[in-house]
Amino acid sequence: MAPREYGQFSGITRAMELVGERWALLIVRDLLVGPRRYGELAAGLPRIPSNILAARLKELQAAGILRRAPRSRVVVYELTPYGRELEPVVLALGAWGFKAMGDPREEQIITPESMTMDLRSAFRPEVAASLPATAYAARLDSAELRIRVDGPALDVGREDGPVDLAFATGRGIHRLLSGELAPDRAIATGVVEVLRGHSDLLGRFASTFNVAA
Amino acid sequence: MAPREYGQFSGITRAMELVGERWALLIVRDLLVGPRRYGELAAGLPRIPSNILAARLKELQAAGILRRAPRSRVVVYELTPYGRELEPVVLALGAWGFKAMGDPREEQIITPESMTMDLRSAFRPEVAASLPATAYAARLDSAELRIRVDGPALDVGREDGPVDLAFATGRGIHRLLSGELAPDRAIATGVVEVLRGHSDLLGRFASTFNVAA
DNA sequence: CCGCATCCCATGTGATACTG
DNA sequence: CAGTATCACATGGGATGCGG
Repeated sequence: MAPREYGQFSGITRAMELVGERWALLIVRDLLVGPRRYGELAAGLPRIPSNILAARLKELQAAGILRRAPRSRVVVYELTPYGRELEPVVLALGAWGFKAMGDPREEQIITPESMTMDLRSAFRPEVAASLPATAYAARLDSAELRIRVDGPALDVGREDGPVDLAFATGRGIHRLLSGELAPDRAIATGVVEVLRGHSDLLGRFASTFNVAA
Repeated sequence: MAPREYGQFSGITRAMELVGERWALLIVRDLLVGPRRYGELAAGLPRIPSNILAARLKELQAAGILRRAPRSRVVVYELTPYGRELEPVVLALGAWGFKAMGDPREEQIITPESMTMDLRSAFRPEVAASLPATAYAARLDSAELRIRVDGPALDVGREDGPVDLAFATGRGIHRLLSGELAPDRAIATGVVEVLRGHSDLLGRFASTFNVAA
């Protein structure tokens, strides 16, 4: 038996052999947001050793999960269709792990990619479908995100456009998403600062994105 | 920063810290079938070192994913409610990994637990809902499973009872579930041997359990 | 500077042996 | 049966080097 295999003939076992190594699913998560260059991946994964990143990229490529694609003089890594099929896995893991997130610690960072996928994990299409289309601009630490909700569809990116509500927050945002902190309390206590738009829209945001059990 | 952490404040990252270690999700998978004793877990996980199993059980217990429960003079391990919430994750991983399963190799084994969860991964409730309730008895290698489908509900276990179709198969069964091998061809080529009941029911089985894209 | 490759050491893993 | 102890080894982490 080859090394690092589990010796079992089963779907979960095979999945763990392909994406169970350390850092692998985090690379997939970031690539689910969009194609990325080597350096962008390294920047988004705090303190991943460069040799490990290089090794994982090769393994994931060999497994048919991602590919190197030339893009106007530089190489980017992008998921293959099979790799993109990991999205339900990553979203389910994100929703589950979200509930076990303690209070943020000083050394923990939030990247645009991690926040984007966390929002996708927390998105409730069935709730959003009954609400008016809304565009949010959210600043988390250093990450700036545009969030457009239109019926059951969600788009998180960095494009410009009109914004109904702009707000800034630190890493306390997870208490808003977990339902632990009510929107008006979040504003009152300064956890969320409304920059533009009516602050009532934060309530709409909190009901659209929620991971409560 | 504590060792083995990813230094990121995100749901997926937190999930990987809790269940990302080697063997952890396979232990969870087996416990999703039901509470198990230490030796049962060891038997179901081919060649897991006993020290690793002991270490993982402690870590998963500390994380609130499983607990040790005394059951009539012996100790069993069982998932907590939070641990059971990993079921969507495990099923999604199983469905994804199933598509990348090559042909079974000699040293790869199938356990009742792995087969049970693979069947759950492949189960299509919306298809089953429109079919008559059916009970199957399936022998895979050494594993013997009772599979009861009743509308959109699935129950895999070892209970007795009337059986509509009993069949035996080796590890080629995954080609049936992936749609690669038609039911009648599976019987004709000996991949599946019908022991009792009408062989047409294997077609119903194949449409009820399927992981094709 | 970006995209890795190399080196070294700490740690986790795996096989085996052992104990209550 | 249910783990613990030990030890060789593979892998991960961090720093550094280096070619394009």
